[in-house]
Amino acid sequence: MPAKRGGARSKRSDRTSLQPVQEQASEPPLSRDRIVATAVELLDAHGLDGLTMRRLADRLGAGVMSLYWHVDNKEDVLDLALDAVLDYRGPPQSDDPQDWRTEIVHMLEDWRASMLRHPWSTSLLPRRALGQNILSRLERMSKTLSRAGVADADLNAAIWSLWNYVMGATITRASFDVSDEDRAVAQQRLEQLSGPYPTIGRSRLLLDDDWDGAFRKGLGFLLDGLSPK
Amino acid sequence: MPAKRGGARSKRSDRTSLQPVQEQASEPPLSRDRIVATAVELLDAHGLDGLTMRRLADRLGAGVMSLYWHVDNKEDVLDLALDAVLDYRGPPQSDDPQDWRTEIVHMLEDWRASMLRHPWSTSLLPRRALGQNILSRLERMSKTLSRAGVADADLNAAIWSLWNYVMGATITRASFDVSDEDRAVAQQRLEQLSGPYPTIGRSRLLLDDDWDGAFRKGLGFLLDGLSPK
DNA sequence: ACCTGAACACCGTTCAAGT
DNA sequence: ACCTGAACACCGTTCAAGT
Repeated sequence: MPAKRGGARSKRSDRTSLQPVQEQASEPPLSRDRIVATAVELLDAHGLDGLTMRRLADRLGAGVMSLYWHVDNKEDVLDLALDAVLDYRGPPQSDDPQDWRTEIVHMLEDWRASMLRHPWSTSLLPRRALGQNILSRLERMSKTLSRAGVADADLNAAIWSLWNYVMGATITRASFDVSDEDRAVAQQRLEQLSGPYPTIGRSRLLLDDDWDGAFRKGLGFLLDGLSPK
Repeated sequence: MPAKRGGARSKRSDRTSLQPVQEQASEPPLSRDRIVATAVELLDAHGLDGLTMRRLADRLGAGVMSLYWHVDNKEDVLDLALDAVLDYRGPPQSDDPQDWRTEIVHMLEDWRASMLRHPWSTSLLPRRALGQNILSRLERMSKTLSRAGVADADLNAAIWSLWNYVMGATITRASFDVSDEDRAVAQQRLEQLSGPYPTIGRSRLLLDDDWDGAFRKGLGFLLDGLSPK
């Protein structure tokens, strides 16, 4: 068996030039947008390790080095892929103006959901965090809190505390999702021993899988704490 | 110049056997503990990318494959390195029993500090989170909150919310520390435009560098919110 | 029981060319 | 302007040996 890689790809198109050109078929030209879109596909399908420049090029039907015309390097691809996944369409358009708490909760739940739809994004954040999509989310939050009456002196701390909470919750959720067995094993060990860790063994801390409920409840605590009195 | 790698290491010891054997000099035998300790050194010095099995072996004066006798693979090394860095010695021993809030705050600040002393650990957490050091921290927190009067039904949510907060804050802090210029550039752009992001531009959100203060203040909000009424 | 080098199947990226 | 293959300097790990 010959050793050529990717030998399955046929050398020449089997459509003859008699047919009118059809947009959909055979590779469209390489472009930054196509590269990013395909990178997201690859990341969704195979995770962070699954994205290599070689595979990316392969899937685009191009040589590896062709990518480098459109993109600086692999880091660049990751930055672009992350940004592509984090836009916020805003709260549901309704006629009655919303409670500030409802608005904040909606925004943060959407934030979390966007990231969990692409779990690899949690490993990239917050390192590449200051793209415009993130900034506009922060701006929105700031405005809402300010309107709600949070003192200027408390504003930044309030924003960062919400940010910290969402980041921690989301990153945790994504990583524990990958290893549910680990969690179960750990909890089992806890309950058996019940010597060193009686309290969290009893409360079944590691088995509680109502992630969404826990997220909302904890967020409630935080919002209670930072509500203007 | 000959191409041999690591040619600087002399082939034979220059101490003769006339001298009594001294513990310190010339490589001690390979061991799991030595491997982990050296891995932590390497990680502290060069970050996550700086740790390769080849470099690790090199620094230990051994062949690469010798490591694999003591350790399963690179993942294993990372797990062990993380665990080695996360133990908690407990609150300062004092005679007056502490307020539960003081105790929680101390524990979480220590947690954060331990991780920030080894910034690479923030990229590894919380994926490898359920080692015994982490579990004992959770246990301690659980006990303290329970003693403080947090209702059983709220206990798990309270613990996870504190966990989320610490994780988010620490990971954020570590990653923004690396790229202070980025933050400054972003803030500058914000203030210049002042169109799209007027609120966070004005509040200097991205320039506020009192990280410790913000951490404590936000933690205060959260603790206010989950304090039993 | 402990350590080793050669070899395998990969990486990202530089470079000098092709059209 | 856009795309390419060959080559470089790396990776982690398998395997078959050595002591």
